[in-house]
Amino acid sequence: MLEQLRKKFPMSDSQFAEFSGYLRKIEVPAKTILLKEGEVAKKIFFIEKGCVRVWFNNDGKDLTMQFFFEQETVASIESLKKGIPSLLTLETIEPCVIWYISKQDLDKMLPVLESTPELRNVFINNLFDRMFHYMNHFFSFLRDSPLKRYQALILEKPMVIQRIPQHYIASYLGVSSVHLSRIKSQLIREKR
Amino acid sequence: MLEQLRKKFPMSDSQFAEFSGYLRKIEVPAKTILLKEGEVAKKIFFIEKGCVRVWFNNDGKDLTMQFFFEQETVASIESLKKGIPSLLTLETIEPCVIWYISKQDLDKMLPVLESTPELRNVFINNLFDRMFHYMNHFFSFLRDSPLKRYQALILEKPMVIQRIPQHYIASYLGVSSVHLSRIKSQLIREKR
DNA sequence: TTGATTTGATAACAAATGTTATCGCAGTCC
DNA sequence: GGACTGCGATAACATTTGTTATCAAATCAA
Repeated sequence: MLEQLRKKFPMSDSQFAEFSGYLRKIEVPAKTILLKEGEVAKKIFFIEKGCVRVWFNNDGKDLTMQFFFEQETVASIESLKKGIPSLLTLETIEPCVIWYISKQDLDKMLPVLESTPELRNVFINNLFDRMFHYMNHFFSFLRDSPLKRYQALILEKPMVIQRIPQHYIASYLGVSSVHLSRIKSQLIREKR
Repeated sequence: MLEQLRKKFPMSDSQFAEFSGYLRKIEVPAKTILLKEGEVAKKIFFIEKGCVRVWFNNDGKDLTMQFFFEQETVASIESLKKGIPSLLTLETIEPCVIWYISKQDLDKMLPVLESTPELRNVFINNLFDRMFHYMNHFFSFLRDSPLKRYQALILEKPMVIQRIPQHYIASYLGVSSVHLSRIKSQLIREKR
């Protein structure tokens, strides 16, 4: 895991040593809440093993925003940045091995960010990518039927289909689990 | 307009003089296409007067992403940044007075961005805000009924209700124009 | 293994939303 | 003034999707 992070962040060895000194590793079972809706985010998580679901509650129904897998970084960015209560819950789906750094420690790295243009670019590019990701995900809601979104998911993120329980996938696609079942059986019928 | 931009960007007078030297002002009628889907974006626009609709085409139907009004900045960011064909069309809805700067000229300002931490922060914060904006807009699609989204629009962006033709509002809300009519008449009936 | 819980499929019905067609109104152009 | 056009309302009907209930299969814990 450390090597992965080392590759991701262009900084000197001593700077990375400081960074990795702040990292903590935890192993947690499935259904562990890493951050609860309403709490203020204080950590950024790096997933070594397992997967995490990001969701929020809407009158009892839960709506899934995103899934994260190995080597991905997950946090409630808005809560972390603004210090406001998180709209989102972060919850493990599988047993996970997760590294995290606290916001407090991360802030100690800010001078490094300020003084390293390359690192800054990595950071800014990540921001852009995340924004484009949300825009494109949003596009697909405007543009495509649930059936098309499901087919796209099969092609683009097969890991989601393989590892995530179906009712979470339904809530990620914005349909009821009953309707996702209909979509699947429709696909099966069409194949024949 | 220049004063507005001056306030927005923390840089020295001479730097701003360079920047404003790159700006061009145009006056265009309603329904002018500023950037067409499929073209590579080469400009960033600042709206002095009027409003602009950002939309994309999906089998003939057009889907509205966002509206921009006075003092706002509009561009196809993904196209501009990556140099790829734009997914979006930018089109005026009213007669407009618009300033723009070309990407080419803007790139000449990059050293200023690199060397001015304050300006960089403005830039990064804008990125964050835009991302949070898209996320929240997306949230509202998952969470709220079209009726609720329309009511929120009335409260939060009355300018849209007042100045934008209703079928564009419908496409922005993700419903057919017929259904938006239904929603409005439902609201009127409920008031009585 | 057994019992409990989770997950997924299906049916029947209800609600939401889209589609098509028609009408009327207001603005605009000649 | 008259014809045309764009916009919005409405009705009738079709389609999509949600809801509730039930059952079966899979998974998990004791």
